[in-house]
Amino acid sequence: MDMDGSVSPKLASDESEVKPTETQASKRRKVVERIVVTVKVGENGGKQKNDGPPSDLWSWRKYGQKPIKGSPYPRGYYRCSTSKGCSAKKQVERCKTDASMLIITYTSSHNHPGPDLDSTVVKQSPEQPRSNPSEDDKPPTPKQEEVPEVAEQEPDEVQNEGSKTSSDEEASEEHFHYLQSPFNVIISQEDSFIGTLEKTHDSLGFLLDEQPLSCPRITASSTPKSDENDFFDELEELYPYLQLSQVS
DNA sequence: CGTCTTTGACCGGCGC
DNA sequence: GCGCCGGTCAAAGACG
Repeated sequence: MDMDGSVSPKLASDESEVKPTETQASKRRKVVERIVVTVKVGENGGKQKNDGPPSDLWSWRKYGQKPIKGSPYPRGYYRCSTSKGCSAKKQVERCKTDASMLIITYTSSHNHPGPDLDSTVVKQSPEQPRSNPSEDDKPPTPKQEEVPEVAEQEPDEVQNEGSKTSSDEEASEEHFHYLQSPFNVIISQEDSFIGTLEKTHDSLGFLLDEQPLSCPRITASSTPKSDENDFFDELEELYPYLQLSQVS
């Protein structure tokens, strides 16, 4: 009956029902949060078959690939294969101007704890979705243990050539967060239609050595009329993931 | 044998 | 109303 859990034809409304203030105007159309992570993989020489594992700790199953208009590279659609009921999705696309730049767009969230992280304390229920019908489906918090940083920091200071002046950081609509990683990782939270403001991709070129100094940056961008408090919640979740982003 | 990748087709939404 | 674009599903094949 329902044990199969086959919710394919029924489109089970995601669990993103954290925003009751939704006006019945646009149901759950594009309300889904979209996290765009730009990862700059340090290509070694150019030709390299090692450009694929820049993902998180979860397993992703590719379920489609389509060429995007305006980009010479196709976009891959991945789904979380760690859990069958996980609606987390990921889109991997290559920059049209920088083949070494990967644009990963995360959608939805995972409904299950991390993968297997360690192999000792991982005794949590592999599947224990929301237990709080009142609050957002807050996962059990994937403990972000120390990542075996090999200190392989790539000496490629090849900053973005399109850094622009980036002097107009007033754009409170777009949030760019710099993530410490072997390469440059930029997280930008894009919402659906935010006012009539058109999306202006401003890449902020920051040279992060180490040290989460991005703290002040976050507090400053969330003060405005922002209303997506959950957005941070989600970001926090991404933090641990990005840390795992390693492309050798 | 099970899992994942790959390719094509189908569907929905939006723009014109 | 039609065309375009993006996104997803499904089946077959390849790989482990």
